[in-house]
Amino acid sequence: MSVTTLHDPSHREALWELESVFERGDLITVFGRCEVDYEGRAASELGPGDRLLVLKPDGAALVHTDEQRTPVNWQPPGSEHRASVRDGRLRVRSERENPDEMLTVRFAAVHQLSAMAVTGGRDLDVHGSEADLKRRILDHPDLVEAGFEPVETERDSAAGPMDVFGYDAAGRPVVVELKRRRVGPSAASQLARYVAALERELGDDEPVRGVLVAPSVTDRAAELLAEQGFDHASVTPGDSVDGEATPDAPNDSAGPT
Amino acid sequence: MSVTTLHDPSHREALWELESVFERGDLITVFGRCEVDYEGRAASELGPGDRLLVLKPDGAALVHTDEQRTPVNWQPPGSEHRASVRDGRLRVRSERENPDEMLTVRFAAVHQLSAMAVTGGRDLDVHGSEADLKRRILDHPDLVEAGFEPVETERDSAAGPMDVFGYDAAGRPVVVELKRRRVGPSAASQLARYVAALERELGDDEPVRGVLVAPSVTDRAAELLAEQGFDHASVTPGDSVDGEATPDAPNDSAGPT
DNA sequence: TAGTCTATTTCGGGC
DNA sequence: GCCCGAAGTAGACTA
Repeated sequence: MSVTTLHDPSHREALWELESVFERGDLITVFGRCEVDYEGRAASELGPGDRLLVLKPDGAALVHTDEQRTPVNWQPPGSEHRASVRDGRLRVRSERENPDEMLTVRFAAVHQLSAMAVTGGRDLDVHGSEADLKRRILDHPDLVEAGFEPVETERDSAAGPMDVFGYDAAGRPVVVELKRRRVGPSAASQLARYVAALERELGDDEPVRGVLVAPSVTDRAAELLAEQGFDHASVTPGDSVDGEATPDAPNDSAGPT
Repeated sequence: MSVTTLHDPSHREALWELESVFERGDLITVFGRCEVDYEGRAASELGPGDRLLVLKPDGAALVHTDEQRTPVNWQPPGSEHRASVRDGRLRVRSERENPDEMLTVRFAAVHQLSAMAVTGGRDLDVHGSEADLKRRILDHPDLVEAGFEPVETERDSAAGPMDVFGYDAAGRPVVVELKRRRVGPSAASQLARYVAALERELGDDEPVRGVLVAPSVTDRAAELLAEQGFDHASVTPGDSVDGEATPDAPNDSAGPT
C-alpha cells in the first residue's frame, strides 16, 4: 500500500503512526489545528490555526497555510524529526545543528495524518539558466561584441570568480558578467568589483573593460554602468538565434572612454 | 467536515472532486505518479515519479518530492488552477500571466486526493531580522561607533536606498549598511556603491565614510572593505545587551585613512 | 506596475 | 565545513 491515512486520530494514535513512519522513511503530511514555534538563526511564533505540516525523510519540514508559495515555518533537510504527546497535545519537533535550530509544532487536534511511499525521479531538466547563457556566449562570442574572444570562465580574482574573462578586438582585457534576466544595481556593482580587482591585479597601466550581458537593465543600473564606462549587451539565455549576431548591434556602445 | 479524502480515485472521480473544491476554496493535496512540465521564465521537464502536489486557494501550486525544502516545481500565488482528463490521465494545470507561466502535472495514477478547509492565523512574529538590527542601531548608535549620530534611514541615492545615513563624531557623513548575518563580498560592494553615489552627490571635496554593521565578515569581504577604507562594526540583531556598547570596542578601526 | 532589497533565503559547486 | 554566487528565487515595500 502506497498511502496510509488516519482521520481525526487521537494524539496517541498519531504518535504511534508517526514513530513507525519515521523508521520507514515515508513522506508524511499532517493536517490539523496547531501552534508553531521556531528558534535558530532567527525566532518566530505562530498562533493557533489549521495548517499542513509536511515531514520529509531527508529531514526537511514544511508548515503551510492556505497562502503563499513559501512555508510559514520550516526546517531545512538534515534535521531530525521527533514526536511526542505533551500537555494533551501532539508535539512534533524538528531539530538540526550547525546552525542550531528547532521547529516545534503543537497540535491541539489532528484532522488527518498520511504517510506516502515516494519513488521515482526527482532530477529536473531546466532550460534558460545562466549556465545556458554562458554556453551561448562561448559558442557565439560576437553576442558580447564583435571580435570578443573568451579565454576563461570562472576566472578567480581577489573579489571572487568572474563569469567570463577574455579580450576585445583591440586586445584589451574584458570582464563579462552574465545574468539570465533583467538586472538592477547589484549586477553593476558585481561587475565593478571584478573589474577593480583585475585592474589591481594587472596593474594600473592596463585598463580593464567590463561588459554586462543580460536581457535588459533598469535605468539606475544603466546609469551606474555608464558612470564606470561599462557596456551592456542585450542577450537572453534562450534566444533562438544560432549563427551570427542579432540584427541590431549586439552591444550598445563601442568601448571604454 | 474539515477534510475530505479520496483513495485511489479514478481520474474522473478525481476531476469531479477537484472542480468542486476549486469552487470551495480549500487547500488540496494530490499524491500520485506524475510527470511535470513547466514553461515560463525558464522551462523544465520532470520524468515520472510519485510526488505530492499542493494546490492553494490563492493560486499557489507546489510539487514536492521526498527531498529538499524547495518544491521541485511550482507556481506562485495568483495563478489559476484547472483540471481535466486527457489521454487517460488526470491533468492539472496552473497558469498565470505577467509573466506568462504554465505548470502542467500529468497523473498516471492518483493515490490520494484530499481537500482541507483551512482557517486561523497565518501572521508570523519574527525576531532577529534586519529590521530588528536597525532598531537596535537607532536606539544605540554607539554600537556603530562612539559618537555616531543617525540622521535618516532608507535615504535614497543614485545607487539605491542606504540603510542608515548619519554623521560621525567629527561631523563626516557616514553610510551604514546593515546585515543580519555574516557577509561576503557583495555586501562590501553594496556599501561601496552607496558611498560612491553619495560622494558624487555631495561633491568630491566631502569625503564619505562607509561602515558595515554585521555579526561578522568573510576574509575576502574584510579585504575589500579595507581597500576602500570602510569600517566594520560587529553587531547581531539580537544581542541581549541593552545599555552601552559591548565590552570590546564596537568598531574595529578608528576611522578613514 | 516596476524597481529595489531582504531572506530562518535555499541550493549547488569548489576548496 | 566555509565561501561564493545563482535562483523560474519569493516576498515586502515604495514610488
